[in-house]
Amino acid sequence: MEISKTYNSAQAEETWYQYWLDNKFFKSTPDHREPYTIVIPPPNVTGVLHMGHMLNNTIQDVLIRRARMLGFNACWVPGTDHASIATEAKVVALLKEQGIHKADLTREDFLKHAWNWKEKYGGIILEQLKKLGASCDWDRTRFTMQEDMSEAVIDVFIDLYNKGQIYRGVRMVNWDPEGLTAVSDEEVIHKEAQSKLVYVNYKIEGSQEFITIATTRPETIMGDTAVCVNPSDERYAHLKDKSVIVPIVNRVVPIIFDEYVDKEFGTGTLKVTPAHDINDFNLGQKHKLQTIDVLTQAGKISEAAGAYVGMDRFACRKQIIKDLTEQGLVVKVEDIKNKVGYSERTNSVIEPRLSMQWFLKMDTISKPALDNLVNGEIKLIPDKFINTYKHWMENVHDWCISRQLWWGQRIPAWYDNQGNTVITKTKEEAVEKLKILNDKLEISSVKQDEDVLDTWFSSWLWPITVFDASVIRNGKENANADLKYYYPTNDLVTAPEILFFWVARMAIAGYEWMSEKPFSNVYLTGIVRDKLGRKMSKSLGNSPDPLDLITKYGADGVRVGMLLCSPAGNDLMFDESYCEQGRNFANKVWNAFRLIQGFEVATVTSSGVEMQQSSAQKTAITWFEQKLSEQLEIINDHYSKYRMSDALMTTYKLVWDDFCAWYLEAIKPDFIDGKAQPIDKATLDATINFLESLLKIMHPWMPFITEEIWHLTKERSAKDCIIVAEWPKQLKTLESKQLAEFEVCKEVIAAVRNIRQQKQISPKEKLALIEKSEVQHSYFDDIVSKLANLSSLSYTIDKVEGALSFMVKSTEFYVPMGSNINPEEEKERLSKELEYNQGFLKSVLVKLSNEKFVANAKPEVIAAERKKESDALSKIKAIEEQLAILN
RNA sequence: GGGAGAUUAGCUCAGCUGGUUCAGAGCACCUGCCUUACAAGCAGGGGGUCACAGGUUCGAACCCUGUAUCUCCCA
Repeated sequence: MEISKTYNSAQAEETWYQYWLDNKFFKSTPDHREPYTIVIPPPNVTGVLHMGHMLNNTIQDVLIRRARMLGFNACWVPGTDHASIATEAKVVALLKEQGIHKADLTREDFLKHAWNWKEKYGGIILEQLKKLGASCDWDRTRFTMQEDMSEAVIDVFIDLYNKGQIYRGVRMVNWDPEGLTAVSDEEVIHKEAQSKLVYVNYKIEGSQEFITIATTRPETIMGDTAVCVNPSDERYAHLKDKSVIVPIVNRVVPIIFDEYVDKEFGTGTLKVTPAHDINDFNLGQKHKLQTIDVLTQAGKISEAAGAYVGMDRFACRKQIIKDLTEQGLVVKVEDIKNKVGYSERTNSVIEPRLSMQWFLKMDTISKPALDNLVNGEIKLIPDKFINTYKHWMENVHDWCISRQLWWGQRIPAWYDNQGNTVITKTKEEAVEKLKILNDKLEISSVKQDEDVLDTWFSSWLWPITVFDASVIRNGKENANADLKYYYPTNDLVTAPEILFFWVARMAIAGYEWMSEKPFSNVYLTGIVRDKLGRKMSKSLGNSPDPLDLITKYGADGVRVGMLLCSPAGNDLMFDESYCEQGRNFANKVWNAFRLIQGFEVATVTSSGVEMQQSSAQKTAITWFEQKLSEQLEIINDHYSKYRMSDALMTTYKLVWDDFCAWYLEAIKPDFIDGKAQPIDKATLDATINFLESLLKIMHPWMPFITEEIWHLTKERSAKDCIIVAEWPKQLKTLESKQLAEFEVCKEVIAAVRNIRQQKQISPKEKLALIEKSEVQHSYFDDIVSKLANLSSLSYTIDKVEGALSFMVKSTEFYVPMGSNINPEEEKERLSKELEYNQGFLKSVLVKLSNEKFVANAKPEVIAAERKKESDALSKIKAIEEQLAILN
């Protein structure tokens, strides 16, 4: 069979993914085995696969595939998130293109459009994940707005309300005037902005005197209901009990005194606008001030302002500065830098706004989620994030859970026209309850709250409700078999950005409804950046399309590429060259397989002699058996610490260096007269066994090529696939001496090759090598002879003349050169080496002659220094002797 | 303004309890090879005052104190 020189990734990916699906290898149902569970961080239905998803899901797939091979019942639950704000924005925009305005639609009609949109686009990202090789149990695919999942969210709301944890109140929220919704503190991005600080004179009532206030928001002047100064500020002490007249609207408002005001900032006076600033709001509460909301929901000046009505907030700011200047009230305008909040979703400037919202009290409910992270019950990887987490959880604010949107779970609050509110799942129940409060209730007046719940208020249940959505109302003791079996899940892989949005809240929900953590380990990936360190984003256009990368480098290549550069919790500077490295590695593996597959087994040699396993082959096999086991232990250890790129790199070097460069070269049959010699069966079998073990170790990283080769090595039954093969086991004991000896043997080979390079001797020309040693035999001599292409390897106790020499450890080697030697060159080289070793010896002697060192250092350390000393001495002696011969 | 972290080779990163596994890896680079598995390769090689300045110690990339630069989080 002719096998391509390069690996064809596209074909293998197509074939094997379908094969895995057909054979239901991703499927998990509870059984007697121990479960290993991951729930996917559900991507937004608005999303298309980006590099962040690639990284995140590759890691999950590696973990799940390895767990499957280790014999766990591995279950990876996929799904998507409805993403209220983002999706609603998309749908609104799409409708707008079609000339339809949301405002003209009923809620029901709009939701129809939204569901259509979700059906059409919501599954794209999951299809893309399949290209990556994601081995999710697709039968379990969930969506956060599925009927039962949504019902669970409502159950949770009702449960918390009944527990007294949910309340409704007027609060200052972060209002997005474009999205027309409140957003949480975490969804506000503060950016530095160049602003104008305007100094405006307010007239003191009943006096000719003015007081100058400084403000960056003159457009809110109409909402001023006080002016505040610091009580310790002597400049304004005489204004006690006075009032000022607010310009434009000529409103008389009191001067109040409060420590809050910074005497140093501006003029040390503050105009107080309780409706438009959180601090002013607090001052207003404290001093019982009037609250005048001068902005509409869309950020325009409202009727209540009494001036500039209908004007946009930013246009008004300019206009007011102009008008006040004309009235001679502006003292000066300064440029200052300040932080302005922007909506993460729409990028419009956030407007602090008073509004009626639903809140969840966070103080007590979040306690277990804090304690169990601090005590290590839930582990963060890397653990440096604990500090950040702790800091947040200790200063947690009540969670504003209502959103002024339609796409999402509608708040189950019902109102009558008498101001009564009840919380029930259905209108019928609401009517029953309202009747008790209001005996004249007209059913037609019963209205449900218009708002929906924050998306995170549904996704915090994800690790629970993907398995059993009814558990909230049934109670955890009545959980279904899935939930009992799979919960708590094992690992969660996500981005540090959503540590609080999502991870912390899942922990809260887990303890609240399951009395148990939702996951044991949280692996935090970094942000994928370009090589200039910029975050990859659509708007910058610096993100490659992951699917293009897969076409170009193969899914395995891209997976390897991503993980080669992804230390846990640190951002990764992605560059396509990593994918190239991944592809090259796949190709290397492919060619190793081609070599092995091309071996011809024979019982007799071409000359008719019985086929024997050579000594080089035999020792290579025993050595690699050790090496494989040694490295496997290291790889397992890396996995246990979630050091993914280290586990990968160890695998990479084991395959490329140890297996391909050393083992295969050592056992490869010679060519005689241009013809490859056959190989004996024992060597071939051992080699195929090694290859299979290596394929298994590689499989989590490179699922496709390993499955492909697995099936090419021999005929296999339908279910005999590497995806379900058993993870290799280590040897019981390691011969570390043998492993160390081989390292020495590599050095000898490298030294001979180095001589060839320097002396321009062809690798084909055989050389003799003489070791200055009394030992007549070293374990790996045959391998040295083969890989260094030696004509002979002999021993002597005497100096050899007319030879080039080198030292490995403290043993001297000679390569006889006859007259081919240049004594001057040799002398120079040896002198340099001598100088180096003398310097080295000196530094060792300094240490050893230091009494304090000898007195304080550990015995092993001192012994090591003594060894250095003696080694250096013998090296120096050898070099000097060699120089003497040349002279 | 408050907090957390980082700074090691051209790049991306390891480096655990201070001491021959202490200065390492991969990539990139340089030199020579189209050697019958692989040029997506083989062989060999050169790169670092471990950000800077002090200190502790017999001994510091590692511990302490400053300084600089960068990143992130919070206000």
